[in-house]
Amino acid sequence: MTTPQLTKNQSLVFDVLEKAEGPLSAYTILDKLRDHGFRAPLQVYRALEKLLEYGVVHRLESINSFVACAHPGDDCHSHGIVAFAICESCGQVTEFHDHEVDHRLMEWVRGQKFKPEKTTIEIRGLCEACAA
Amino acid sequence: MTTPQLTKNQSLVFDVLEKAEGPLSAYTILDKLRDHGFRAPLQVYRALEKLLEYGVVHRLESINSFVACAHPGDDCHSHGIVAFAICESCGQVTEFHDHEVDHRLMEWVRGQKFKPEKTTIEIRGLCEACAA
DNA sequence: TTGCACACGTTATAGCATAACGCAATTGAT
DNA sequence: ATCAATTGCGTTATGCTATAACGTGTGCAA
Repeated sequence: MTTPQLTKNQSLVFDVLEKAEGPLSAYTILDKLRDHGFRAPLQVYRALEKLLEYGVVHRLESINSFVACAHPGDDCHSHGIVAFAICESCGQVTEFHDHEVDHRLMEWVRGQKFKPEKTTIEIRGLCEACAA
Repeated sequence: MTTPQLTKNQSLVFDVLEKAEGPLSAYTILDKLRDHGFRAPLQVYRALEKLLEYGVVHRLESINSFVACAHPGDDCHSHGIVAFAICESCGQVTEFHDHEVDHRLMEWVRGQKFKPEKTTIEIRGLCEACAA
């Protein structure tokens, strides 16, 4: 999928996520955009919904937060399953892809005749700096 | 870790999860236990916290729900990373383990000097019956 | 022009999770 | 035996996450 021109709200939300050091919750995004006229959660959630659809933002299920995709300009959907390492101390998120992992999971799934729609892989722990 | 004797509340919560066909939210569990004297969410969450710690219950991050571990009597902690296939139509959950997937993820993590604490793998989609 | 699709704004509500207080029972060391 | 620490429990209150339902305006194609 190619990313269409973002609307005003979508751009605002995306910019906040891109400039952030780590993942943000929808309500944190809302607070950061109050000066730009945002008043209600739905304004954020609706923008996020589209950004997720376009693949330029990821949702981190295990911490109810959102991050900008780590592949600027690239099409995220082409990378297969995305996995995340999330530091529970500093919040830093590292995104990565592993073909072999994808392959194994999809093999298993195929054996079960299960039809996958969306796959989540999230590793929570401590990044190098915080583990020291 | 070996599972200690469960307390009354822990047993009640565990029994509800075991008898359930699929994953349950904490509030659904609460409702099912009102007849047994449960009145507040914390009674459920506190029991769940222990059951998760003992490894006899899993949390499904992507749907904010809980399931009994699929390995009766067995020690879940010995299976490495647990992965789940979750049917978005009927709610059925299949639990599985894949050593190769674990291995690849842990290899990557090691390369990053990231210290993993808890890993989530959840595949949402349609089970064989529902996809038909 | 009419009808449709889409983004947007607002209010209200639903659903998920924990903080903070206090009490009772258990355990284990002195 | 006694004291202190730990653990489970009950209750109230609160905070965080997400969506339902309604209405508005705009652009565009039939």
